[in-house]
Amino acid sequence: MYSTMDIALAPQTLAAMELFQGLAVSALETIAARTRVRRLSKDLRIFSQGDEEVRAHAVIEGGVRITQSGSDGAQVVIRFIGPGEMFGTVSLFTDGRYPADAITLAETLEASWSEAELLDLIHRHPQIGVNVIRIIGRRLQEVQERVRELATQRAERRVAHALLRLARQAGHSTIDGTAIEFPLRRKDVADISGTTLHTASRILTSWEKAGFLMTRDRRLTIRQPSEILRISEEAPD
Amino acid sequence: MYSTMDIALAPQTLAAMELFQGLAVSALETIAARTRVRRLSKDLRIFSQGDEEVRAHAVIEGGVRITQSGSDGAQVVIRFIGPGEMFGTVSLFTDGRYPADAITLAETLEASWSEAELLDLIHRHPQIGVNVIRIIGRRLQEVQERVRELATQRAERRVAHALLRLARQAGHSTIDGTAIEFPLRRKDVADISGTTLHTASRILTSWEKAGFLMTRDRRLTIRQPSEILRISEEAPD
DNA sequence: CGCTTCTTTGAATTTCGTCAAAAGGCGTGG
DNA sequence: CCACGCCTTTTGACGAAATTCAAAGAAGCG
Repeated sequence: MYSTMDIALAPQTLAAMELFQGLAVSALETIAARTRVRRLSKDLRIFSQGDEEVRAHAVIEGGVRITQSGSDGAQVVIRFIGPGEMFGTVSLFTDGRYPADAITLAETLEASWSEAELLDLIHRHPQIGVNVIRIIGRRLQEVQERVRELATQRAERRVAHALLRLARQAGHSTIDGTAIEFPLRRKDVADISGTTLHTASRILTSWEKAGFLMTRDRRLTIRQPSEILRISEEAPD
Repeated sequence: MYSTMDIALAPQTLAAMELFQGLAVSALETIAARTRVRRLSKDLRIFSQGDEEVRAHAVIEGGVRITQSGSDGAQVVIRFIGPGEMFGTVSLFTDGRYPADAITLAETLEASWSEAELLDLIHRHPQIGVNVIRIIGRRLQEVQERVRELATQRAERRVAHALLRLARQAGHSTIDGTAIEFPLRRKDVADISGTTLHTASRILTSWEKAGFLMTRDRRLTIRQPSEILRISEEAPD
């Protein structure tokens, strides 16, 4: 399942996180000592929707899928979390229960802090609070854009937007184009684009045939970003 | 258009806002003195998507419609803002430009603070920062729920959910049932439910005929919440 | 009272989800 | 090492919900 305790956490690892931007090295060292770090295997559930023992989390290496399910069982991917990003933190401030599920996409190195620890840190380093506002403010804007897309755009455009967002968030350049860090099944793409597995499969396959992207071992590489971009901006007719 | 300056702002008006929860009366008095209050006519544009002179706003009386438009012109209603709620605040912390348009739904009394003022207030009263996190954290969760609904539910259920959310947010009890504070056109309901004017009209009209709700002078009153709730939870088939 | 804006309603079109089934991949265990 | 089973992906056919197109009423405003 996971190993913990013995994993050393360098202050510069924390410095790379937006959550701790603008803090002095001495502060980072203190925080590092108070951080729980775990190495998690693939497909491990970190928390479940409704859980009441909330902690603030961040990914150091690997990736996490955040999904939300309704009472009817239908689910969507809220977000994929890549290296350096925090997750599960909002619930500390709202109702103290996670609003979604978190599952590792691959082997992942995860940092976390208890509610009391994070609140104490914010108290002692108010900059962290401002960072939290900036991070969740940006996410709020992103989700609002998704709402607009879901309400007004067709499936193909939404998939294109989803891919571009993922590339921006967790893409790195390779010889073949921009590769997305973590492995994604067709179903993942469907759930983040707000469509079905079948529609997502049809669209991605057609793009592969056109040479716009390639999938190898669940990892997507965008070979012709300009084409994906064109589709994402295409007029409705 | 609007009148300003001469409008007195009572500290208890601020105390009723979640943004200023937990502050001492002396602090509220100081804040009141630094608040710009304006009385705005109906259909007035408070700010536009992309504007760079950002302020933090709140509604005292009346209502505001927050809409977002894409480059293709399609628009959605992000949210309706009722009495006591803040709006336009997130952009202070992110990129310093409003991500949406704000238009008054009716004659409205609006409070606002400049960027420098709000940041200074947060600095002096860190509780305000925590309140901001809680408010936008809750909104983030709400928008994420809307994403799930848009991705998985049919139009009728989405309209039902939208109405229930509005009733919870800005409803008050009357002899006929729960009335929503501000006037809503069919198009508003459509744009918040993620459907078209036509579909929204058909659905609302059918509910009126069934006696579940009534519209008078653009204001919706839910007469049988249990029926709307039933529809919002109805199985897909 | 005329004009603009909003609402209702009908009919045609279309996208997309649903149903169905086969093929491909990967790991496990015999 | 091969075979079996499970998960994922692909692909086709069909149907239905909703958008689009079109147009007439209704209501509010100057």
